[in-house]
Order: sequence, then structure tokens, then C-alpha cells
Amino acid sequence: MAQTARPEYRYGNRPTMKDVAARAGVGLKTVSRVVNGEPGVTPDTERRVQEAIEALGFRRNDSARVLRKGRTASIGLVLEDLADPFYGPLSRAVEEVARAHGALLINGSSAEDPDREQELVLALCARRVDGLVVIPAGDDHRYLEPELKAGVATVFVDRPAGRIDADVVLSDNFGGARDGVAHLIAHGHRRIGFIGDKARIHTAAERLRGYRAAMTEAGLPVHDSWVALGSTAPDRVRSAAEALLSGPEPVTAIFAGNNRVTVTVVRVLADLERPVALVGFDDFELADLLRPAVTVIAQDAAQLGRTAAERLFHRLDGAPGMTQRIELTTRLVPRGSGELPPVN
Amino acid sequence: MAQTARPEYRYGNRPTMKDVAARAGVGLKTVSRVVNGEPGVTPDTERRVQEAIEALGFRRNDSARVLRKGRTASIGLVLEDLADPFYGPLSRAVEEVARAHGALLINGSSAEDPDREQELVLALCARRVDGLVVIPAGDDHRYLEPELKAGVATVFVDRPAGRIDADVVLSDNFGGARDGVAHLIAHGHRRIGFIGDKARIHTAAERLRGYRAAMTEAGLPVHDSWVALGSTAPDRVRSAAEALLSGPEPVTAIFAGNNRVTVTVVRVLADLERPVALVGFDDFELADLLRPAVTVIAQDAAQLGRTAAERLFHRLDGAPGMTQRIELTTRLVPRGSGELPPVN
DNA sequence: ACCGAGAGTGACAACGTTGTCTAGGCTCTA
DNA sequence: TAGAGCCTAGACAACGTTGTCACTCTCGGT
Repeated sequence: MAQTARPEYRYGNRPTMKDVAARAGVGLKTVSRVVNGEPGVTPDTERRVQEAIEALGFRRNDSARVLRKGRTASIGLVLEDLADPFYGPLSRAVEEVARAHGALLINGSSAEDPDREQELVLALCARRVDGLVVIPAGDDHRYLEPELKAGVATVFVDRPAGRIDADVVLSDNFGGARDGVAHLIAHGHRRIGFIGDKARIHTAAERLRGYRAAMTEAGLPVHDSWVALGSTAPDRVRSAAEALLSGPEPVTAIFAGNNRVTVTVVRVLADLERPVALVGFDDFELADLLRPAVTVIAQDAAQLGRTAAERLFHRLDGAPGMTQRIELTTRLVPRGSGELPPVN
Repeated sequence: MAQTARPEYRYGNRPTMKDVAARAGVGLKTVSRVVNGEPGVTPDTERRVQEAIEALGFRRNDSARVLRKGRTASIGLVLEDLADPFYGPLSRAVEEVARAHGALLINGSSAEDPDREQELVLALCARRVDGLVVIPAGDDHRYLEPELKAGVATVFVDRPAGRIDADVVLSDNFGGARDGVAHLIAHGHRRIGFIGDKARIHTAAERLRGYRAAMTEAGLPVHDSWVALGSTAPDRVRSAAEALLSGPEPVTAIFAGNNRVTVTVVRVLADLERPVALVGFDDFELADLLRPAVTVIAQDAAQLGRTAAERLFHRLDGAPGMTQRIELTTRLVPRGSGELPPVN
């Protein structure tokens, strides 16, 4: 009935505290008190207000509240790809911590694109999120300086921030990769290939460094042709793996730089006669059910997310001082594929 | 230096348009015009404003903007568990559509708890999200009525809404399960077990119905002991599977009601001498690499999310009319485990 | 009967932005 | 040269909430 020609895109003319106050025959502020459970309202008044709220279907407008109070009780999470199984547990862990602190989670994927990361981060800052958890795609985060100065708490996860000083939570990528490669060496391998992500990605670079360190410590050479960096797209990885296995000095084992690489390598090896050893960075579901089961360097994605989120809220609760670099250890999980002996 | 005793938890006293205006020596509204790219500002004025913005590190406060404009350019996504691999591609698809429409995504997990779902949904409504995509955990959504009336567009995915009329996007759970079980029957099986999720979950109920339909159509009986519903927790599923396989009338094939069940059943079967056929609802990564590779009824999670999000924005763009029920077909992917012959 | 204390309540400004309206300066035409 | 018309720019109110403050009323003590 009061349906005018077209409400011209307002959110449906929701009732406000003013409407509730009018209906209950009380002042605006009294409604506010009831809604927020503040003291100083008689039971009778409270009841009248509650009835009016019920009758009108009133719901407090948190946008206005945020404007007035200055805090949004929400944090932003920027990650690389929501669909990547590695990030599922991580974002779930961040969400749980946020929930425990009464905050909502706003998130988005950067798709590994630095510009898109920046766009997303700034959009979140414009929403005035209280804090940010960022898995960086880019390597220059100076654009965040005004935000940091303005008090937006920020914690980087999985990869460090570039060119700014900020808290960061990492896995021990270097040590994990070194352990994994050393494991292969201990099982007799001398020619070991490495397939990893783009070199500009911190985790990829660290893992490569770990690979080289293990080889060097064992006094083994590293042929250029044994190292393949670049995309983790299946076809790229597939051809890289095939090249490693067919050159003049074919490798007898492969260290895979992350879960997506590992999976593709498993597919390549499955078509092969000759057994080739494999250790992958990142655990993944069903790794134990494959034949051979896949030996991995496991990092705890949930722990990574939980630690970062807790650090963030610690900051929001006023923790002062130096930025921290927290590094979580990794764990070698031997399952079979990493214990195969070398076969030429 | 201007660091007062304690800024008492305001977000760091960020510069406002007023500050920018003062610094640039222009009026407040002129700054607003520049920030929003509105016409009617001379290049010279615009430059002065831009410089002031740069110098102060100004960033528009979207909370205030939202309050004034009435739309938040954000949508809420409530799902069951971010860490479940089924929901990764789904939420990623929703995010991409949101992004294409210039909206941010706020999300949370209900953890399959109806109360938590309601809490989350209402929190999102208080934020005045423009719309909601909900994978419901509960079966009574009347609490959403005031919101719907107020114009919050809502689309349910994967499972229908309870006791309210709303758009919904589903997979053909009934047909998919029927096809899968018929496939087993076509390969000679007569005693087929079903392991599924809690019966109150719509998808689980529909898939069970499909199972029964296929059996009935083939003139086969269904023993009570062949049907196990309840939790998808690995130990529950494990003992259910063991019971199916060891009773007086042991089954020769199992239909698994979702991806988590399938994975656990695969583990149980791996320890077994006797080959048991298996078809699972939901595809999952590496299903093709297991031995035998796992035959599944695949539903397209990304397509589910994309369809729902597009329907949502269609509504937000003013699409009137009846609520829709969109049902996406499933696809049988034979890989080996579903084609095993019965062995007693 | 008077005063002070305290509890309940509401008027009002403020948060930072945008929409509306109006003022002033300019160009163009008659 | 006056008037119409356009372009730029700013003053002001409004969005819905919360913090501050002041008012009224009741009650107890003297």
C-alpha cells in the first residue's frame, strides 16, 4: 500500500530506532539502550521496546554504528585462491579466531595478481576493517604505509611483506625443502630434479634454496636442467617433468615445490615404467592412498592461519612493539614414494 | 609527535574529506566530487585536491558512504565449512561474480549448526549486505522473513530453504544417485549398500531417495542393514562400511553419499582382499589416480556457485517475480571402481 | 517540610559521506 | 551592455547510530 512508484533502491526502508521509539512511545536513546543491553531501563519500558522491535522487524544498522564507534568488528583476509585446497583450512582457522573475537571475515582472492591484491586490500581498508591477514601476491607493499600508520593491524602469512615492516607468519620453507631433499639423498639418489613455482614467489625461492643447500651439503652438483621454475599449470609441470626424466642425465628422483606440482608429477609418474622417487612440499588429502603413497613435507595450514589471526587480534588489543617473524616448523611424512631407491 | 597519550581506539584518526578540503583550500563537496570522479571540477582544482589526498594518505570511508547511499556493494556467503574442498570452488565462483559486479564478499561457516547459521545471517543483515547466498544448515528460515521483506535478496544453494519462499539452486541429487545406483545394478550387483549424511540434510535425503528408487525400479529389495545414515565422521563411516560388508547378507557394492564418505570408504576397501564396487556422490581431486580409480556422480560446484550468484545479482538489478528453483544435472564419471563385477 | 542522591529518560551533537540547492563568475547572444 | 545560460564551487541537511549531558521524579534522611 505504501508501496510508492519505486523506492529507488534504498534497502527497502527498514525501520530505524526512531520508528521503534515512536511505536513504543519512548525516546530514541532508550531504544538504543535496550538494543545494546545497557543498564538503566525499567523492565516495563524494556518490554514495550522489545515488542515494538519484534513488531517492526527492526535490526540495528551496523553501518551507522560503525561510523559512530569507529571500529567495524571485521577483519579482511586476502588470499591467493579460495579454491586451492591449501587455503581452505587456513581461512577456516582465521575465521574461527575472528569469530571468537566477535569479528566477521571479509575475504577475496588475489588470483596471484599483485594489482588485484592491492585493489582488494585498499577496498578492505576503505571498509575500515580493523585488521588484515594477507597472503601476498606482490612483493612491494609500500602502498600499505598510510594504512599501517592509520592503525590498520596487518599480518602477512605464508609469504613475507615486501619493502615494509610488518608481522609475518611463515613455514620453514627452506628447512622443509632441505630435509625433503636430504631424505632422497639418504636413500641413495644423486640426480634429483626440482619443479617449483615462479621464482619471484617467496616460498618457491626458499624451497629452491633448501634444495640447493641439501645438494651442496651432500657434495652433489646441480645441473641447470634439473631445476624447473615457472607456472604450476598442469601442462607446464607435465612437460617440465618429462624433460627432467628424459635428458642426457635423467633424474632418479623429483622434489615437487608445492601441492599442485606434486599432483601433476604423480600423474606423470603413473604413466611411467621405471620407478622414480618423489617428495612433495605440502601434504594433501589421499596422499596416503596413492600407490606408492606420496612422501611429503607437511606444513600445517590451519596452524598458520590460527597463528596469524591470533597475532592480529593481539595487535588489535593493543600489543605494542616490534614486528614479529614467526616461523613454523614442517614435518617430513614418509609414505613410500620418497623411499624408493634410485633406478637408472 | 602529535601522538597523544592514547588515541583511545579510534582507527588512528584517519584524515577525512574535511581535512583534505582544508589542505587543498577547497570546499568539502569538491573533494567528494574528485574522489568519486564526478564532473564539474576544473583540472587545476582537481590537481590540488589530488595532491592533498596523496599527502595526507586519505582513503574514503566506505562506512559513511554506505550509511548515506543505502547500498553496501557487498554480499554475504554462508556455507557449511570453508575447509571442505567441495565449497572451495563454489565460494570462489561466487566471489568472481561478486567481483564482476563490484561487490565484496563477506563470508562465514555455519559448521552445520542451524543456530550458528542464523546468527551469521543476521549479523550479515545488520551489516546491510545487499544480498545473501546461503547454503543452509537449518530447515526453518522464517527468521529471514523481515529481511526478505526489507529487500535483502537471498538465494539458497545446494539445499532448499525451509518454510519460506526463496530462490534456490540445486544439483539433481535424486537423479544423480539413482543413476549411480542403476550403474551398479547394470554391472550385476544385487546387494548394494548406501552410506550417507544425516537424514535431515536435504541432499542426503534426496540421494537416499534416489538409491531406493533405483533399487525399486530394478525390482531389488533394500535391507534395513544396507542403509547407514548419520555422521560423515571417518570413524562412524568406517564402522558403517565394515558392518555392510560383514553382515549375513554382505553387500557387493557401496554407494557413498558424499565426498567425505567416499574417501573413508576407499580407505576401508583398500584394506580388503575381496573387490567391492564403489560409486561416490561428488567428484574429488585424485579420484582418477586411485587404484581402482573411483567412479563418481560429479556435480559442478563452481557452476552451482556461479548460477546462484548470478541469480542474486539479477534480483538486485530489480528482477521481479516468482522465486525460481534451478536444478543442475549431474554427470556419471566411470573410472573403474563402479564397473567392478560383484564378488561374494 | 526541605535537601541530596540516584535512577530513569530523552534532547542533542557528532561520526564522514553524498544529494540538493544556491551563489558567483564566466561566455554568448541580442 | 544587459540578460540568459552555463559552469564551477560551496553551504547545508540528511543517513542511523551512540556519547554526553541535563532534566524529572522518587526516596530517604534530617
